[in-house]
Amino acid sequence: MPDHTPAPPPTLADVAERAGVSRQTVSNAINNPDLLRPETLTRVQDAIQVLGYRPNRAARHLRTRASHLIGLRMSPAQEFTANAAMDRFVHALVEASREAGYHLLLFSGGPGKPETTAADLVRGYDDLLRSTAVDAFIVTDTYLGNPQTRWLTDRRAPFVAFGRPWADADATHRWVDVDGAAGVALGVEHVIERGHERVAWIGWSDESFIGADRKAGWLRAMAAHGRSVDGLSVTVPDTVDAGREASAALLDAVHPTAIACASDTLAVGVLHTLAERGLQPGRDVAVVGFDDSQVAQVVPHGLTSVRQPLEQVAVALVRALESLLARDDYDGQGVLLAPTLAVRGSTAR
Amino acid sequence: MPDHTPAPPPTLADVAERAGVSRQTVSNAINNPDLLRPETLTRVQDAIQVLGYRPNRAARHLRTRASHLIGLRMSPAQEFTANAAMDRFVHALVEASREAGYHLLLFSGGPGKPETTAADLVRGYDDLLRSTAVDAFIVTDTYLGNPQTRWLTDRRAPFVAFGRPWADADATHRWVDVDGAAGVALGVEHVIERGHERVAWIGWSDESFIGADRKAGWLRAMAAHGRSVDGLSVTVPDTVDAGREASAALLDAVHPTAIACASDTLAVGVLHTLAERGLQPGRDVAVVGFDDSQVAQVVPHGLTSVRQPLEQVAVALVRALESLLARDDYDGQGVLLAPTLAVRGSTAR
DNA sequence: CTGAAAGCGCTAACAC
DNA sequence: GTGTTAGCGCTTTCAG
Repeated sequence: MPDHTPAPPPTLADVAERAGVSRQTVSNAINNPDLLRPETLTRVQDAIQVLGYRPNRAARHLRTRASHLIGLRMSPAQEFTANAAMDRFVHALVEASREAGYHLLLFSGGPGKPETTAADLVRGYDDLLRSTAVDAFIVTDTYLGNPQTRWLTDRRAPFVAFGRPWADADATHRWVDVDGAAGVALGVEHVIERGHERVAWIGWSDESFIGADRKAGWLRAMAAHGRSVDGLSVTVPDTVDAGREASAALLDAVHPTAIACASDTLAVGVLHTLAERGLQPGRDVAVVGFDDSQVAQVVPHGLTSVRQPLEQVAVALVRALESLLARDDYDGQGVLLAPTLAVRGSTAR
Repeated sequence: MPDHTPAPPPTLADVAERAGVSRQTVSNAINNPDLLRPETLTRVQDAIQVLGYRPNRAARHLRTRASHLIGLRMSPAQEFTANAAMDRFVHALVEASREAGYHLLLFSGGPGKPETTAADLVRGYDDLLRSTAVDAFIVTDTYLGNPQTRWLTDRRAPFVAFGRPWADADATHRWVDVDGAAGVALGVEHVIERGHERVAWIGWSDESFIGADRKAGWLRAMAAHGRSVDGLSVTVPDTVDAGREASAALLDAVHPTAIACASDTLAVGVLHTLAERGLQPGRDVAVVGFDDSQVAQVVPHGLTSVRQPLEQVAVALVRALESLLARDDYDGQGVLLAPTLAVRGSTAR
């Protein structure tokens, strides 16, 4: 078995000794280089270089009360939904955080597997906060009407949300979100431009704010082109089967030439229906999904889908967090980003 | 703007004062409860409860030289490949770590976007190590023949690898892996049981150890049933198109009744070919994928696929890490876990 | 079983 | 500009 006793990393004192200065001067060389005479600075920097010195994070954290860690809660994986986006998001966040000098600390919910009580939901946050493990949080599941943002606000915990405070008109926290309505409108405009007359909508319940938002994009684009929406809209749960059945019913009842969906999951259901009926996506019926998931990319001919700019979202979140922690004045509470449309075969003619 | 100046969390001293004991006694109540007289213990615990006290991690870390953080490198997202599994893996790891009292610290590669030099590759590890930010690492991309594990070993950094040390016979580090050969054999046995005679294989280059391993499972299962493998095997890059083309060629040349693949990506390509030819997966040609990705689940009738036991992998990794950090004697260097087969429509008759 | 003293590595405040 | 002093909150000796 290998010996896992690495040589203890060099400390400030080691660098100081080597450079022939005091510990404080080394500290200044790192945190306030301007204070040093250039020649001293280079001497210290050389010593740092040679020794491969990096400040001990625990010590720095203890002294400055800043861990340079951002907490992110991983909600239990939901295998069928758009957690593909979560993966892209986490990647983007790691990258954006790194550039700002932060690392991501992942944690999960309460001890019990399924999230039940509100107390369970916030336990992870509470622990990290009380033990001063993180400087701030990035909160992602604001749509559940869950108590996290409220609780964090009351707690005066620094955090930024990915997602608008839909339900809470007097929420004061900062947020970044993607304009789902604009994204769907983009997709609907796209198929209308390609000559489609009757564009149907398969979405989620209006009780879901995100669902209502996305549907609003469809309504807006249809209205902008003077299209009627009578009987063209249907509301279902977010499953492949629901998309399959809903699209079958729509095709029988109102003969749409294009169908926009609130998710790729639903859109895949539509594709199933088309395949069953020998209809070709794009040529016969256009299909637009939402989230640009892996499925959209590998489906035959590809599925046109709204793509969230998660890289931009991550950057905006980290920027908001930085200004929050620096107590900068910050113009505006929320940032709304525009998605793009990944055009593929399902809307080709 | 909300005031983000939370009340400073209570310290050991606050608890001590409230409980009428010394700071040290409170520390003992937490770390060595047996040392306290029962009545003192409850008094201290009550005070902890009332104040909502949690030990300051930075202070504890500084003193004990244990951060209770595990470093995990997020390699740049590869949108088309099996990074769906990565998401599941991270979730499982967060959960397993939490149960062991650890959190996950995410970091990324060097400053440059695409990983280039070996120095870039290990920079993230080096920084974290020198700044004593993490207690250990979990290394995932061991298959690239990349220098990480070697470098970490030389550095005497505690780490556990997800993935066998394929290329390195005298590697001494601990690892956990999934028996890809056994997984593929499971799939091949399954279709053979269902009466398929000619089971073809679409895999990756043998230079990829993982590819060779998975192919070995096919060879083994075929041999076990006295099947010839002549002309039934083909090697391609891991893309949908490659799978589509390879399967078309195989169907023309050797008329397999079943095709097993090294990945879901390749299997989806096979499904495309079947669709183009009006063949029904399962009934006409059986298809088996690998990784049980989201695609396998939403494809029409579903794709039978080998599923890695990532939850078990995560638990085993954390367990290995614990024993490593505790310097326990540990039986065996590696753990090989058996995958399962998620049976769906693509192998139904 | 409990308390007192020391120090982990760093930086903020002040002297020189 | 540079060095000295103190202390962040905790745990590890060592006395009592």
